[in-house]
Amino acid sequence: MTTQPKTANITADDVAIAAGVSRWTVNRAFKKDASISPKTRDKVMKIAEEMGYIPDLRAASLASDRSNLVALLVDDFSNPHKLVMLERLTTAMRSRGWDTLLVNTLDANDTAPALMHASRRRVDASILIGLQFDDDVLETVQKAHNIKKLIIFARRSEQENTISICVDDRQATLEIANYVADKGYKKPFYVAGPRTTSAHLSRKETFAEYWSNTFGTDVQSLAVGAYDSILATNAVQTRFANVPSDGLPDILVCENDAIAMGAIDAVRHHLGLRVPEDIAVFGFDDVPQGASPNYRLSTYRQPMTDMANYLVDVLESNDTTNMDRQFIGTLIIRESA
Amino acid sequence: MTTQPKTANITADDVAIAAGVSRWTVNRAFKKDASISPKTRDKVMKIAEEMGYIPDLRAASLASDRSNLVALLVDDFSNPHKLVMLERLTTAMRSRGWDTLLVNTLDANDTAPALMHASRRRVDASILIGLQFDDDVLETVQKAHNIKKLIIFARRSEQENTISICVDDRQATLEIANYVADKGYKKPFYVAGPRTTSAHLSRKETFAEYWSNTFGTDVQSLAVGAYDSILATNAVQTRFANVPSDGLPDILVCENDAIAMGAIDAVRHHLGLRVPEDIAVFGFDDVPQGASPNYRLSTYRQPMTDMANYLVDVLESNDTTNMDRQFIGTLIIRESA
DNA sequence: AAATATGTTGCACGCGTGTGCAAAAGTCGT
DNA sequence: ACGACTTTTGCACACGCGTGCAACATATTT
Repeated sequence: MTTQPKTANITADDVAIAAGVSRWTVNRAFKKDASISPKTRDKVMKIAEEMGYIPDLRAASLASDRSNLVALLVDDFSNPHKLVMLERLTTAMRSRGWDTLLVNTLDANDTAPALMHASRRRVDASILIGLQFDDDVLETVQKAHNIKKLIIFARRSEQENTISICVDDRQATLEIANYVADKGYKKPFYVAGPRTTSAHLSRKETFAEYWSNTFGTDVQSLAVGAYDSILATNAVQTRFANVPSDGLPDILVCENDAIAMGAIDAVRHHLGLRVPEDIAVFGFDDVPQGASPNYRLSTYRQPMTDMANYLVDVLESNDTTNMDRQFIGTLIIRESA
Repeated sequence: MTTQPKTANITADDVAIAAGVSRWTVNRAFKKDASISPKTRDKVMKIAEEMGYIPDLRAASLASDRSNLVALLVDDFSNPHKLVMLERLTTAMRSRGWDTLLVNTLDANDTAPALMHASRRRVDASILIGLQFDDDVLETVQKAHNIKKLIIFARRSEQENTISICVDDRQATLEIANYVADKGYKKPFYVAGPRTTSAHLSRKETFAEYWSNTFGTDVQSLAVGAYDSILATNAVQTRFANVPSDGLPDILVCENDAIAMGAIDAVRHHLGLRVPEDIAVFGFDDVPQGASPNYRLSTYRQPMTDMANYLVDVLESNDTTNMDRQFIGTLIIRESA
């Protein structure tokens, strides 16, 4: 970059003078539903364009106490589903005038600092997307800082003063369990993700409950340390490496696709078995990679676009009491189960 | 969310009064290298903490003309490598005090509007990460708006007034070509991504040039419409579906891993051949998924962390002429080639 | 103890815009 | 052409903090 032509930043005042109107009229021209005549707006916009004027949102935000900025805290970049979420959220938000401050939560203890940091930019809301935020942390954070809106996305939270937008986990899990039972699987095994101290019933527990109620048998399970395929592969491999074939499950029901794909890899490449003939696998999320002919993963799709749009509704509403909402997704059946 | 306790926003003035110092001293306490005695700083910080004071970066930015905000424009969320980049970039930036404004470039024509939109927040720099930004667009954008720093990340650009931070494509491709030749492959085929109007030699051209110079034979190729595995699978399948086996290549050299993984799927599941015995596959980027036992993808790793750190160096430097830089990565050899 | 160096604190002014209201200009019917 | 509307425009004040310098306080030297 060479030096700019020393153009002392152009303000609305400059444009106003050039256009022969007041500064306020200039800013009105840029404001969507402002009361201004089309004629003057055109004139102002044209001159503004020529002069290269761009309204300063810092000043606007300072004066209006609304930033139109939303912090998006992400704590786990290894799950490809995050990319889908990011895409859907940013699309929905930007198309409706909301900007995204992407905050990488470095580790589990960084949630509070990260949230506080975002507050320095006076974000209108903070969105938590990811699962390491357990309810304890939220409580602490919520008390300490005056967060305007705290939205938990794609995860259930019972926390007070928090808006949770997610899929109905219970319903989803029951649909999956139903499918698994209908297809005649007898020995399901649940592969869960990292334990969170969330208050509500986890997918694993819902599944186990259903199975126990229906067949009177317990469902065994294991927990992977993170939503990461490689870790899942290792976990599944070590868990079943020395298990005789009649002790193996006939289906691995996984908490999400990242784990499910890792599980498939383990079944095929470490246990030397076939999917789904020997062991079937079921996922959750419907990540694009799951559609690959390698995986053909049966899974459950969350209505991400609807959820993202609803999130913007929440951003735009003033009274956000009771705006928690659970969405219903759809079973995606491919060949893995 | 219930209504907050109507706490009219706490400012430095409030803290100053409570602490018996001037407002400026309060802000100094929050400023890293400010000239302030440890004693007063502690006192101020303690009171600020109690009162829940959080400095307002909008006002700070307005007054200082430095926002410490960087726009990150992303135009393609289907390539899992983006997730890696996002993670590395945000980690490097946040750890050194830079915030990220994530802007989803809705389509190819949205680059200019997106950049302009970011300017409204007076970002200190804009980073382009993704390949749909061709040089024509950049030129237009550059002229129209007073962008402070325009950084092209992970892609070469010859554009004036632009800082390009990327891997040395030529060197990388030559390393790959060398490896392919050394291993005795005779009939390589190049699977490229979408064509960009970039001025410099593409990876495909470099590879073809090497092959032609070394063996005197041309390298055939095909271009996939996007860096997307599914599209790549389809493209490879249709290209080779009716080709007799002696007309098939012995290795597919791919422009990146997303395409390479799609190519592997096509070879195995549509052409019914083995990787690498019948057709080998080579990638680029080293995405985590490539390490899966399903793919065991041989590829080229870009030094993302170094590149991200260097990017922050650029953010922090005043004179950014001649800061273009090309990094050297490393060949990652697994079983796919 | 005075003189000098060093560290610490206070302040006038400016950064660029929104809010709510009042004044001015335009519209319409008769 | 007049009154009663409606639309459009202008404005005082506020938003919260940084800059650069001057004043003040404390530590160091002679």
